[in-house]
Amino acid sequence: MQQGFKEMLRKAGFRATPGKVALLELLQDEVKPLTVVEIQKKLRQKQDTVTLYRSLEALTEKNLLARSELGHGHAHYELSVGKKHHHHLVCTSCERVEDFSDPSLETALIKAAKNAKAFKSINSHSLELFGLCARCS
Amino acid sequence: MQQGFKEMLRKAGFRATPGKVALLELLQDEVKPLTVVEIQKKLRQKQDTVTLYRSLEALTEKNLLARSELGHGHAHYELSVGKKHHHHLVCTSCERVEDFSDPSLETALIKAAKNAKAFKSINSHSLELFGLCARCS
DNA sequence: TATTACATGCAAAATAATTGCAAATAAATA
DNA sequence: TATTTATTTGCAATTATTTTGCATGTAATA
Repeated sequence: MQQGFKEMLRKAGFRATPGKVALLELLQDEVKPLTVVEIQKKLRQKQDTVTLYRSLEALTEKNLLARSELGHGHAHYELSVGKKHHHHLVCTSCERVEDFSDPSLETALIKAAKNAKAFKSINSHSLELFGLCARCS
Repeated sequence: MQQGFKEMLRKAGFRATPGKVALLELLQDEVKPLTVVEIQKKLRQKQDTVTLYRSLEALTEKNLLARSELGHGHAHYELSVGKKHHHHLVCTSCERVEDFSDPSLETALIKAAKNAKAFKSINSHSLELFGLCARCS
């Protein structure tokens, strides 16, 4: 898949640097959005914090990554290419995060976006459900 | 309405302090979620920053306020009592925020929440649509 | 291989949020 | 109304998160 990520980066206007490739590979193996600190740990400090922030920002801008705010006071990132569009269930007690998706909800969202007359275009959306996970309740 | 807020605070287990009452009154007059800094300016520095953070946290916990993350890297707060449940349209160019609500979307959301079997209970949700407002596009 | 524009690392700083503790005060009680 | 008590507040300090400037390094291109 390494080759795929390299090509993907170039198509998006980036250089296929080891750092960015490693970042994408790392996120590919994750099932939930990671914080900057979590990503850093998994990369074993091989990348400067500033570089990581800049990469995350740039890749998010080009929609290779998706940023989500889960009410924890810091951003979370996940790979957005090659993944089914989904939303998040967030446990307000332990911060556990699970993905979920719902076809009829998706339909309703697209319809709602079309009705948003105050805006000319809707490019993305984020939806989080907050509650208690099975373990915490 | 001051009396109403005082009672509301006591019912939620708080003291009806001038600070908290002023905070609720301030947010009542707003049509969009405010950041901590914006709230501070409007309160004219009559409250310590720490106290403000603590009040916002506590009132959000009791659902008198609603916190929303709008992709700006910091929290936003608005009054949740006495307001119709709604979501946000966020302009990714100028950061303009508009409310919107959609009954059929709401139905779909509630249904989706019920199907979230991984979680025992869903207490709240937040939905933001990101795009370009009429002025920016 | 040489060139060039993009990417990275380091230092520093800006922004955002939290903690501990003593003093102040709202609410309950006498 | 005076007293008591637990909550709330303010201050100082700290931690966490993100950003900026600039010199150096490196991927892509010719």
